[in-house]
Amino acid sequence: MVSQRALDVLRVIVEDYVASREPVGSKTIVERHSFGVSAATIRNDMAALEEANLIHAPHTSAGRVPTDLGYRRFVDSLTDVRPLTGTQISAIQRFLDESLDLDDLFGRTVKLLSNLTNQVAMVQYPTLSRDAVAHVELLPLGTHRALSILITTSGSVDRAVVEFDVDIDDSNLGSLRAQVNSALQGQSLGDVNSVLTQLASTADAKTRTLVESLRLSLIDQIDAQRHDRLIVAGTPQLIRSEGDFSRSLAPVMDAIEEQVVLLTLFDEMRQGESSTVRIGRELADDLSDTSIVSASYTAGGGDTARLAVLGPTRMNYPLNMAAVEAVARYVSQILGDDS
Amino acid sequence: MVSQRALDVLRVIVEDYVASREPVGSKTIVERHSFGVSAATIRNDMAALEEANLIHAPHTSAGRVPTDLGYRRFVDSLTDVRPLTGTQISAIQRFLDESLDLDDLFGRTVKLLSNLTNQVAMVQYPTLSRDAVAHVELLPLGTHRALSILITTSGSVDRAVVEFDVDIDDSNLGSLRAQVNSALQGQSLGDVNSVLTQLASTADAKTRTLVESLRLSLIDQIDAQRHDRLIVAGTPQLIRSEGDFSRSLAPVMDAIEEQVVLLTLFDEMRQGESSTVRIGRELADDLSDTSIVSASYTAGGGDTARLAVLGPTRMNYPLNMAAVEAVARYVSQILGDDS
DNA sequence: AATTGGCACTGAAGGTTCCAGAGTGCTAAT
DNA sequence: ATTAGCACTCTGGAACCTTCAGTGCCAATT
Repeated sequence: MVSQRALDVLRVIVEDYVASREPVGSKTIVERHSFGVSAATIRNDMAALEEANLIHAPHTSAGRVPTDLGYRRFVDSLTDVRPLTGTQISAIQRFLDESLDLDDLFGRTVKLLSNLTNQVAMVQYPTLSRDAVAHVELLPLGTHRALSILITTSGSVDRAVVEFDVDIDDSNLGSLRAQVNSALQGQSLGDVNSVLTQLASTADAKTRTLVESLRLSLIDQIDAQRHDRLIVAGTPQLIRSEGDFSRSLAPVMDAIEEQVVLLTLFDEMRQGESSTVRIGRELADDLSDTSIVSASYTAGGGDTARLAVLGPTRMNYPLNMAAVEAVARYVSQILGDDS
Repeated sequence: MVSQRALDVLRVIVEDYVASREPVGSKTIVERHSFGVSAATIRNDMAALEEANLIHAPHTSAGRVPTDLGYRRFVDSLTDVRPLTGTQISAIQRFLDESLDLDDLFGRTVKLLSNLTNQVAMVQYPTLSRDAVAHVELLPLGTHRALSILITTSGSVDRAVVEFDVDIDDSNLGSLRAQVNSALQGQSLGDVNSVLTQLASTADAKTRTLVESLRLSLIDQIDAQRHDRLIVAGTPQLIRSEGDFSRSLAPVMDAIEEQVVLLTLFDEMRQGESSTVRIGRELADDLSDTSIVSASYTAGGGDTARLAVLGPTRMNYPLNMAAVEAVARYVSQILGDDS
């Protein structure tokens, strides 16, 4: 049975261990915190915690260290995420307000988060379904392919290659571009599909097949769109906290470079609005010493994506949660303003 | 005085040390290579090499390790860079030929280089002065600013924010967009300046100031353009060769993340056509254990930029030089083909 | 003059032993 | 349920030794 006091003990173990990097023992606990009981009592509680697999002793005679489960319990017990200080918040605001387009905003966001938390920071590109088409550019690529570049009103730019069933020349492409643009300009991304279907039905045969190919390519592009990209900053921080990883950092860096695993994880977390924490093996087997704290932000029309920090399980969860939430809030705010 | 044989000794010291990670001693040298002389003689040569600051003993009774200068001498003495094997080359070609636009090509290039060499790989974006304007998109950003997006025929996309002196509305922007596009489409980037100056001179007063603002922004954009970006892959490799760095990897990762230092170095190297090597402190004081092997590639009309691999000074220079050169050659070829 | 065998010397790496200290678990007393 | 007391365990560091790879130097040889 894990008493309430035992849980308090767990809390100070996590806090002290995160602060000192040292396993914490019963004696240090009674010295540094006023539990009003003796070390022996604390030891009994620790035995219970160990029984419940919340803490763990590296060896017989060292203090205790939280397990993944211990961190989990600690994080779940944080009811109120203490917000950042006023100066920090206004700094965030000032810094992010200066940003110009999406890429710039996200670039600033990751840097900011990384500096705030001293961890690796990541932002996932949002899908912007409320976003509308500003321009579609088509560039020839051999005789039956073209590069399509989709520019949206939010300033995002996306490329794809379109394969045509038939041969094309510059004038085909020019007229296709003109027709498609006049049909699509100002249309929301969600409507691209129907508008192009409509256009295809009224066009002559040759144009129809071209429009069809382009349509398929564009909706793929819009679908898969940005959700599959991650902006990352602060990888050097990983090196600085290398001591907190029992094994090599290589798998962690692989995950960051590959992005796929992380994006999948983000998708799994897709619901919560306040911060979500994934600890150690909850992430993946080869990310055993790694934790991710993430929050979702909204990019205008109900579309959400996530931003996160990644670091050792032995991280300052309250701080990171506060930072991630604050930044997510302001990013949402900025993206909501200029719609 | 450093005899010819002493230089041969230097060569095998570098080779063996790179292969084994172990300081190499006189005895191992006579065992593994047929110099036809005794260990004592080798020792005399090594004394000369040490005198000349080409090798260095970590401690009294260990073998020798090349100094930065030793590596330099070794690299300079490589006359013929042994090319890659035929299968490697055709693999490179096949892999790169599949790429679709610039970004894709560079993405593939860094991955390829990183796999080939097991080092961090980087590609510097080229300036594409021969490249031409495909489209200029303008998106409103408040009452006196706009986001301009420049698409070129090579498929590259660049953004900038234009500040206008006067207030604008959507119709201003629309007509500006129309005029600018009809004037610029198909013009080479180098001609943008004169074409817009020309356009400004024939337009009415209000349009003139708008065109002027846009012109200044665009030429800035074209100037500064891509040279200031670096595509990077393979950072995890750095961790894997961590043992080769005497100090922390943090400064190295900082340099990679910041990019500025590296880009400056690239600019300094801007001349050579075959591979250029920078070793240890030749790079920067806090990159003492790091080397960069780079080569320039041409992106069509005489514009050049660089690609490179970065790793510990204790790296396989011949291999890396061959890889960098081969890849640079094929990238140049691809960029030359579809002009 | 260059090369060589011989040899004493050096310093690192690794193993052993010892000690101190931190922390535990258990037990008996409160 | 809590506690003081105590024996026990394990780590980390210091001190020490031995081994060994590799050196520098010297005198002898070619």
